[in-house]
Amino acid sequence: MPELPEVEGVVRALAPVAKGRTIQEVTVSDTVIHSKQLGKEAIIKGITTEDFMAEMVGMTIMDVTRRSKYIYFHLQKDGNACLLVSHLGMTGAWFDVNTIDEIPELKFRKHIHVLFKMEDGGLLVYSDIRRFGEVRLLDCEADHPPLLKMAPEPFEADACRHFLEMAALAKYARKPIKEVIMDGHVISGCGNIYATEALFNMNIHPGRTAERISEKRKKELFHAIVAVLQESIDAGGSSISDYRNINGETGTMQKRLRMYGRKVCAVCGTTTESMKIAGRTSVYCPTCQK
DNA sequence: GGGTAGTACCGGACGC
DNA sequence: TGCGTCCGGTACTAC
Repeated sequence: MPELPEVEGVVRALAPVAKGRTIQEVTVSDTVIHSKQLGKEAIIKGITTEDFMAEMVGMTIMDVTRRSKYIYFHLQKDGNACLLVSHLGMTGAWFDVNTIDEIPELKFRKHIHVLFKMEDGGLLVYSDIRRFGEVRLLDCEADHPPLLKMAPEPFEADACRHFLEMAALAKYARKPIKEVIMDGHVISGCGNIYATEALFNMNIHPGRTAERISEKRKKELFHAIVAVLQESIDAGGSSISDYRNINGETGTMQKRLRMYGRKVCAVCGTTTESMKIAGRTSVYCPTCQK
């Protein structure tokens, strides 16, 4: 399940190998073509499959960057710049390979949905098992308003102030803190795994409402989130189920997680409990987290 | 018009 | 073995 650290890992690996390369040919899976024919927005969003394929041919990748959990491919064709925005959803992955056989696992080879053949003969492949991910071709960021509404990057100086201001709004104040910190308008890139870890590290119960946490504790919580995101980036991300980097390698952060997916609290040995918050399973220690 | 609830997008894991 | 149910990040629609 890729969150910010995993996406950062993909971008760091992808940028140096993708920059300067030009797309010669585009293939889209029959599954996506069929879904699009049925009127579904499967993976390729906001454009027909035919138009997508036609537009992408001849595009040169100028850079690859990250914004929250989105990958931005900065493209150029005939002197015009545009943006290919990709979200990995639950099970999406990009691979930079010479042949499909180089993709290390069958489950990823089986679910290739977008394949760019580059002018140098290499392949840039988007695979997505559950098809929750997306690929969106835009003229610029402003063409997809949700991108403009995202909170600042958590590592930016402004992010903590933004978090505190948002969390104080009436619409967030009475919500469980876990729901608040997983909202991309409040903090960018903090999903279930890292929200769970940060709350555990701070001894805060995930169901506690935002208004019942002091400003000082909220500030500390913000820094705990940033710390766990940074730790995970340094560890190559958490490979829970289907995250792989562009070479098919897994990260090691999952070995360092102290609460997510745990049956027993790593600190006090109490059996962990779980509750649903905003539709997601939230694991916590009933002894340590109040 | 803002907030909220429901729904769409899915294959695989898991329990019975 | 086969069936039913659950899981989840984001965007969009309906109310």
